[in-house]
Amino acid sequence: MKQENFETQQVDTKQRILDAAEHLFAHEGFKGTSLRDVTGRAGVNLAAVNYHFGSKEALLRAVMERRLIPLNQVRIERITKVRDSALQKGQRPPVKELLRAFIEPTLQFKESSPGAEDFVALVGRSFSDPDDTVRNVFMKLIWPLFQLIFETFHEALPELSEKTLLWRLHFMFGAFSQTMHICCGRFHSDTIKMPLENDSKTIISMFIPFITAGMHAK
Amino acid sequence: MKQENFETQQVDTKQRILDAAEHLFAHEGFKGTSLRDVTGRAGVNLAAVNYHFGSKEALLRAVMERRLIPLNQVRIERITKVRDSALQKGQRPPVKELLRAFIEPTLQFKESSPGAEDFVALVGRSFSDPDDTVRNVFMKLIWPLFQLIFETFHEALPELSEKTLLWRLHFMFGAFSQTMHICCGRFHSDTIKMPLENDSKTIISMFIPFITAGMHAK
DNA sequence: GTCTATAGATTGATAGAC
DNA sequence: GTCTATCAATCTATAGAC
Repeated sequence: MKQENFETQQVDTKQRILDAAEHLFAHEGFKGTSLRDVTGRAGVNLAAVNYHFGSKEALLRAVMERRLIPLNQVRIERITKVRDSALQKGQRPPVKELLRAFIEPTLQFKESSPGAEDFVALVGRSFSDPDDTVRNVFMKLIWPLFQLIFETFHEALPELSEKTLLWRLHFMFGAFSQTMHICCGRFHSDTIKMPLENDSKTIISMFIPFITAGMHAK
Repeated sequence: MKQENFETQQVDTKQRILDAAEHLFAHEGFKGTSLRDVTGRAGVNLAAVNYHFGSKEALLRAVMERRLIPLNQVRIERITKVRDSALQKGQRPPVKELLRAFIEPTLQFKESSPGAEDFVALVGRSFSDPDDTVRNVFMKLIWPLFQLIFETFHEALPELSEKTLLWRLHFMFGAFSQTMHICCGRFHSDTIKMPLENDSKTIISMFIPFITAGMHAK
């Protein structure tokens, strides 16, 4: 039993800071967001960030962990289920099902709450963020999922060399990252607007055939 | 006729600033790089940036234009050549050749000079940079190439709807961006190192079959 | 063209009252 | 836990001597 919530102010403030930081880190970048921006948007005092989290870097870590840990858990469960169910029948895991197990939870999650969409955009860029803090926090959280994906796709496509498989998974992640930006409206500039439907159904129906064909190439 | 170079100091300073900024923007990001970092690395005075370029944003523009304008010209020429040569024979442009015409100049360029590698990493991230300045400068320079690619792939794959083609090109650009990071050593974190060969020959032999299959999917 | 010096604003973080 | 006030460092940009 944790403490009763007769002091809801605390947890509220923490949540409000996390929500504001998530939105701003996604839209303005980690370096491009000041703690004043965060507390201003959250409607809390400037000092609250360092009181509740300790530092800007720790705040980023908290933003990442809050959503990425449960999301990764779902993705790992679904991929494992596809793998086990295939192995039980003495078959290879089907690439198409593995891809679905990877992207569907992300897309469902994206539509589950307004803030989640910001988070998805943030994660999509963390792959290649120039800031070491961002990349390190993200990589540490995503690494077990990466390993599982590599192993399972190796079972699905044993005829591919490790080198080839690694490159193809990189292409997949690159396409996926790009998609996460587009589907969160982060692929525009002042002069150029890209007209793209971005509902989950469309994305799945576009992504899976393209990547499946690429994975089976040659 | 421009002025004679009895005053080489000026052009030297400008080049040194451009080289330093290119490296730092690529490795630390635009927001993560201060003008002090740039002038420190270039070995010139802090005030020189604003004297020669006017502002940090104008410096970014100069860094982008210096290499991206000639690179895009080569890519446009090569894609146009593939397109014209096919149309002359009454055939569709082959997807494989279009992809080669798109990525080969980039990879050759990457190996042409040490600084070019930094530039390629910078461009690979500009797609999704959170900073409006970076995205706007980049998008304005890349837009004519995008349009040509869309038109030419539409001729190559007329059976695809515009919507499907646009999504597939996005997947291609995403995979390409990711590749540009990897091949410039920008896909690591403190704890995690990815062992990937990244010479041009390997990249071409990996990228083209994967994307070609994806483009022709279904 | 290059330099020093500095303006003027913003940053992350903290001390101490309540 | 929340607040005001502020420190110390940093930033872009510029003025003016040489």
